[in-house]
Amino acid sequence: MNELITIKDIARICGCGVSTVSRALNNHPDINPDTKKRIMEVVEEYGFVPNNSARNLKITTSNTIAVLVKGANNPFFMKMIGIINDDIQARHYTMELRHVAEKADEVEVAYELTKEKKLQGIIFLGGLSTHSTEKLEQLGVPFVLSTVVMDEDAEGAYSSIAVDDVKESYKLTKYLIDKGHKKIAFIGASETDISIGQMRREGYLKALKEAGIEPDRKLMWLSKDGVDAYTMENGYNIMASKLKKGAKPDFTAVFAIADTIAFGAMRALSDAGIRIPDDVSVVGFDGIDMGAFSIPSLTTIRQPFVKMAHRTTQMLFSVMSEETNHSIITMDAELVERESVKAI
Amino acid sequence: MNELITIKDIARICGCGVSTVSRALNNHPDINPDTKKRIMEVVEEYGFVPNNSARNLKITTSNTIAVLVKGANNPFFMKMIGIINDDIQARHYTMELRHVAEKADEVEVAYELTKEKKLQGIIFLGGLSTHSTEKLEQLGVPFVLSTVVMDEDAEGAYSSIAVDDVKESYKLTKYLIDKGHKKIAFIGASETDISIGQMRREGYLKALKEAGIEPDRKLMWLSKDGVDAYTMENGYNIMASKLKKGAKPDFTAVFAIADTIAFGAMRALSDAGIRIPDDVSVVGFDGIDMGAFSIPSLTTIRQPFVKMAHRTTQMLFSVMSEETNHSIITMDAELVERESVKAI
DNA sequence: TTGTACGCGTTATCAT
DNA sequence: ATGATAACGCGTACAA
Repeated sequence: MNELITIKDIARICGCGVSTVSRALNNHPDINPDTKKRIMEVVEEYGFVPNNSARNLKITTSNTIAVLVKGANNPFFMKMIGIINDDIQARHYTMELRHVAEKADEVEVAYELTKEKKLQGIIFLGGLSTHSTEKLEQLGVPFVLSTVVMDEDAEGAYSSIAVDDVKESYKLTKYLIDKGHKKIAFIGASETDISIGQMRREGYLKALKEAGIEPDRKLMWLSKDGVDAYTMENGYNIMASKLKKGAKPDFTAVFAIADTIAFGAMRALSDAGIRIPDDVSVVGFDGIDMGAFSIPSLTTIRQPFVKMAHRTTQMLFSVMSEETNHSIITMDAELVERESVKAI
Repeated sequence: MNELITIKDIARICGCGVSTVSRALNNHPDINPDTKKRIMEVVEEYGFVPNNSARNLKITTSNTIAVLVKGANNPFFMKMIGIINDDIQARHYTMELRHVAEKADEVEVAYELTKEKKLQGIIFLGGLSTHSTEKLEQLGVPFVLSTVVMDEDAEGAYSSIAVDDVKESYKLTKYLIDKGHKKIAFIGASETDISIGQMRREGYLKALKEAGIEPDRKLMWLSKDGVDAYTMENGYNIMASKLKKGAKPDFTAVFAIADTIAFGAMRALSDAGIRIPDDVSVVGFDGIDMGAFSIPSLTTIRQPFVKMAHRTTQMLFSVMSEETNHSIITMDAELVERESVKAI
């Protein structure tokens, strides 16, 4: 029974005009408390809910901030979203969360949403590796890029906040080197992956070179095109394919560009009878919860998602009030030492 | 620059009427290919995007199916959503995905969405433990409940699809008993959790009783109110608090109502120097990916998310075409034997 | 304090 | 094949 009850019906039932009903619904000041109460009762009784489409069409402004997330499965983002939501509500705004498909163009989605609702601001979480400057400018709404990889030439054009993947990756590799490791295998994304996968490889290579270690192509394992690189399964398959039966591995440490990959690799090592960290050390990247509970627990780079979330909303509101110019904030990640690394 | 360009502007620029532009945009048959091409060029040039609110307001029907998910962080749901999306697109429909907050009322969200868009159907994924029949009836749109716990009295009123948590929980407990375990600890949700936590406890108790084992209150560990029960951290804390220093544990197996909880518990056992499965066996519930890669890998009940996803869309379309009555489908879950259990 | 009437941007109807 | 125009449901200026 799709009884399309509208504001007109409510007005008719209450014996008043539609504007009075509208006023009651939107907490307008100029309304008699009694009539308001009467109207709200009828609204309750009939379960009337205003049509959002019609409302968005008429409304001139709203306290809505959109959060566009690319990579919804990332548990890391889930936590950030929770914090951002709290921050937004604390400022008496409403968060409109939208997950954008991996292959979709988030700027396009943002543009459509901007026309549909009257947004005050937008937060892009992840994605945007190949964004065009002009399309972002066209939005006409303040926005902040959070946890996205920036094009070099785009620096200064927008406000963004992220960790420096190259630097953190360098830090982690250097840590392994300082522990005496020289033969450090690397499990990365595919050749064509132009986002974080590439930057983390850069940091790895930089640390090796700085230590005078010649990078060994045979120890740099990239994922196949088409497969999701950031999975345990992928980590397992890559590691398993590199282990020669019965022979000792020709590396003493493994750097996986994601914790998930590291878990898969650890399992493959374990299956081959290789002990961690006694025979081979393993490190990951991201700092997901599991790393603290796995056996052995995982040494990794932990992204400061709490701080990043706070700074993101903070920056957006700053941009919205035109208090600040566009700025790029780089946050430090933390090297978490646990059980999966041994000095040699 | 928020240039609000509308369909009127496009019409003016093209020197034609708005209806012609609308026809071009919506792939109407009655339009000259040349004019259509010309219009689309202008649309491209100006980056015009139709206002969705206005569109939803006017539109009489759409090929949209909404999927409302409660518990977005659940990786289990993420996979199901992907499959459901493919199924929906294969039938030339569009999926509208909405994550509903843990504390929000999903039926209310559904109702608002129904008024806003012209939905053809709705899929509820998770949640709805305390739903009221009348509110669901009021929707006026075909819907299917997937992976939700049903009230007993609501059976037959809607179409739903889920695993039988009591039965699967019973199966898993019986498996432990068959392996010779008699002192089986249970890590569950809080006392007030009326959803799956309670049903899985029922199955556990049923298996014990059937085997003539008196349930030991001291081995049934419920989570504190207020904390998220389904986390590794919670599993760790509960297990750690139950282990007496230096003493052998007074149980030989542990049944955690979720894989995540099991991982936390395993880590706590490991920290106490207790070997798995040699000293204590551990089982989980859900069948998340990590269970195959953890060390040791986790014996668990794997929910058939692929099948469940397919059946869910299948059932929705069946209901939409009024081919079928409301029915409740219970799917069998699979007991996955891995390394965390040992016969004694 | 309340009601009337107009317009938001689009699609559907009807005429051409 | 195309254009003019009436809705869709709501908020709001303006009149009362």
